[in-house]
Amino acid sequence: MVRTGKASRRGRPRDAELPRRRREEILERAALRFAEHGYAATDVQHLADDLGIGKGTVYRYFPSKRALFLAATDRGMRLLHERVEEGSAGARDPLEQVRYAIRAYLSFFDSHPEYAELLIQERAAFRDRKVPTYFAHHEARIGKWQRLMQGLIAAGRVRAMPVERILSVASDLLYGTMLANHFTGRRASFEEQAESLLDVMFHGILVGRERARRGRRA
Amino acid sequence: MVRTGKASRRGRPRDAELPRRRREEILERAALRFAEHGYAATDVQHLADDLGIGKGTVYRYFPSKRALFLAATDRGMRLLHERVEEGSAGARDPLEQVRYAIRAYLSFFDSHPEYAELLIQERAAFRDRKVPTYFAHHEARIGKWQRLMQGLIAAGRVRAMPVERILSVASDLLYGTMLANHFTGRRASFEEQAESLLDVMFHGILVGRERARRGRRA
Amino acid sequence: MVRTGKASRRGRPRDAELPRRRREEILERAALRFAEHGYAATDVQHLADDLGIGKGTVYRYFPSKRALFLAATDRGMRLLHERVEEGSAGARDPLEQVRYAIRAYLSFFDSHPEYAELLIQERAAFRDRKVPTYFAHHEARIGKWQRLMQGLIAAGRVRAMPVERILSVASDLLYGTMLANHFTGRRASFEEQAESLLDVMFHGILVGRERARRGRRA
Amino acid sequence: MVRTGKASRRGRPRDAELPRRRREEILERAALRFAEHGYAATDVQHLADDLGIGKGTVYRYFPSKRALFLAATDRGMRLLHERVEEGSAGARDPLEQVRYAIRAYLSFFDSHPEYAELLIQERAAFRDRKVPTYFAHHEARIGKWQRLMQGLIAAGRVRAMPVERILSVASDLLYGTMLANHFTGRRASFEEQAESLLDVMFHGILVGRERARRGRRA
DNA sequence: CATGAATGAGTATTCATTCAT
DNA sequence: TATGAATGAATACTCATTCAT
Repeated sequence: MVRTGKASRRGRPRDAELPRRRREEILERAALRFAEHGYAATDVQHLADDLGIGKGTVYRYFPSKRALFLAATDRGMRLLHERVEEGSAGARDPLEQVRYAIRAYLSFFDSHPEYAELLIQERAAFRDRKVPTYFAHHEARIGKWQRLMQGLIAAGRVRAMPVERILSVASDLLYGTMLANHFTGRRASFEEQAESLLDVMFHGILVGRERARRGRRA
Repeated sequence: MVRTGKASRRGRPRDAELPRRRREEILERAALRFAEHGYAATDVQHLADDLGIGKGTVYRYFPSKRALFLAATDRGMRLLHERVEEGSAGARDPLEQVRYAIRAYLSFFDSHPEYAELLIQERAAFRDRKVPTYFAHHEARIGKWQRLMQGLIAAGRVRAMPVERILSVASDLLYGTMLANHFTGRRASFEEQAESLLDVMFHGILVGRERARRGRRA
Repeated sequence: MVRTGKASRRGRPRDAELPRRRREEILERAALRFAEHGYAATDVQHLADDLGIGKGTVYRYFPSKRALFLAATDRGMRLLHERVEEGSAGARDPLEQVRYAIRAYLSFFDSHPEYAELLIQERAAFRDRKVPTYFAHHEARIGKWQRLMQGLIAAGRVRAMPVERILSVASDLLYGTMLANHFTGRRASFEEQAESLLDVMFHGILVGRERARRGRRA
Repeated sequence: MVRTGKASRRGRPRDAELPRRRREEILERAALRFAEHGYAATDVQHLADDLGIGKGTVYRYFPSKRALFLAATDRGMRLLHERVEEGSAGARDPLEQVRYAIRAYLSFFDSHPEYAELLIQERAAFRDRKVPTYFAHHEARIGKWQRLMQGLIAAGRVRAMPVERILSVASDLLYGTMLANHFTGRRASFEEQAESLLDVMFHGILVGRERARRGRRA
């Protein structure tokens, strides 16, 4: 109590990190609860109980349940892209970068299925949002992969075709795989799944002769 | 008085067709409203007003809001599969059947985006359902396509690879495309999309030389 | 259809009794259902199903659920008083008439507990009724017993005391016994109960010496 | 800052007395409203308006309308028994204790007719309850009076007869009197009623000669 | 800063009654 | 006369948010 005035750096150091950590704790727990019970059925009171803090405290960190949910979802998407970046960073060859990115994507949702759930809950609860969090992040990241594909086409390694086609097919395939995994409880390892995807994406399913025949037609 | 014909016994006779027609009307309108407002925000009263019938009448046909929703979703999936059957029935060549089925699938959701929405709403509102309606129908229909693919492989037109791989990739790609279309408001025509999908699925994105190189590696 | 006009006594004899019988059937079944489920929880539809008739038919016999309930209750009270009359009619001696009346009363509710229940339901559901059915009937019948008691006092067999006192105590005792039996599921035979009541009512519980002592005081 | 006294830790401190008082207030008002309108017709919203609090606040204190009703009824029975205890405690002589207990019982319902109504409402609304509140309390209190009667018989002041007989007759008489008072709007003062009951209970209605005659028979 | 008591808007469902046939 | 399809009024309870302490 003494010297409260001048005590600047001395005395009990305000833990400037505490708020940040608590915020993260809340978001992490919220993601799990929202995913487990759904948005509407998740009670802020119960979340607070879970965290061992007061309900009012949750509201000190987030202005509303909605904001809390969206922050949790957004955090999930940031984590996803960090993992994907890390994954693809390991490879030098562009095609290998693609491969590792896909593995990282599937791996992330494999270990964090709650974020798949949040994407669905978001859509169902907030019909008004113009751009769902997932696609907002997607848009922000897609440019890098467009350039990468462009390079591969220029290098004559990937067929000359619109990069948008490649990327939209790949994106939709990943998105569909992730959701279907979540909804059906599929058990295949993410490594196998990644190889399946890549096999079809890279080589197609037709044999050479059939490709040639159709090529003439198309 | 004798021989009244379809002589109803006592009391108000029933028009055996009316219930069927009214049921369909309710389901169709319900699908649109549930898709527009979301499950929770859809008031049965408003739906009834929309239809120009009493709320109690809705409950005569469906025991609960939940049952009504699920029936509407199920009807949507039945319509989807009818369209897909019709679409693929037009072609003789198996690969063309695949092509037409995919076009029909995308076309259906293009003209009935409400059913894409219902699939999401279902998941969000009924976390307890073991198998989502979409995948229940999917399971029931997949066998036909497995046999078709098997045939194509046997005929040497499709590469020798697990049919499960082909079908799961194709299914997830369609599912992801459909949802992404719905969520992002994509404008591409379903015909173009079908061709994009098929192009990648059938031929892969790599050039022959790259395929060969990777083939050696893999 | 021919001769409908003049066909008076000839032709198919209209069963003038049918409506009366059906009315009784409805009342009897209604009493049981109202007693079993309570007034509010008794569904007219279920009652009709029970009887194998249409719901509208019930409404042809009784203008409302309320009227049906009250008619069923009223019928019960009429049956009660018939039994009591029959019971007491067997004895010549007035005190024995009292005894048999009490036995008949308890016997009736023993075999028809549903009417005890209806009395409660009536009160709970129809707060507005000025005089409950039970007490309306009671009022109409009490005169006879007043005269009987008057005679017994005049004959010097019953103590000189206000007959109202005797009758209100006796009435309340019977009423309380009947309800308590119903609510607590008491198992004593109605014969024993009648004897217990009469023993106390007739002789009091005090020994002669104590009566004398208190008599001086009172 | 030090020694804040009852130093509440963090957050809004609670007035430990307030909840208790508010609970009582709610129960008292609820008893009156439930009695006035009946259980079903009593709207929790109106009760809250009456009390000048929010509906949600009522639900903070009682988990359901049913629980609120039962708590109000239970409180009434506790009040009843307190009055009876107080009443009988004033007398030394056991017979006088009986007399004062009966006066207190009738007096209580005379000033609190709402509790007579609650007993009826309880039965009508909660058919499922195994033991109605009234009889549950009754059971818990009856032992004392059994011992008292036993003593009076042993002392030769009350006739040798089963104490159960005495107590069940007395109980049913009180119960019937209380309910009949309530249902018929009887106006007699509770003092007079008590004397009437006791006169009959203690002395019986027969004259000595008749008692003797019947005694020989019975 | 943290807390949790207080609030009140919002909604699915039942069932008595009507009346066309 | 008998029926049952259609109707719509009526009501408990939850939970996000606020704000006094």
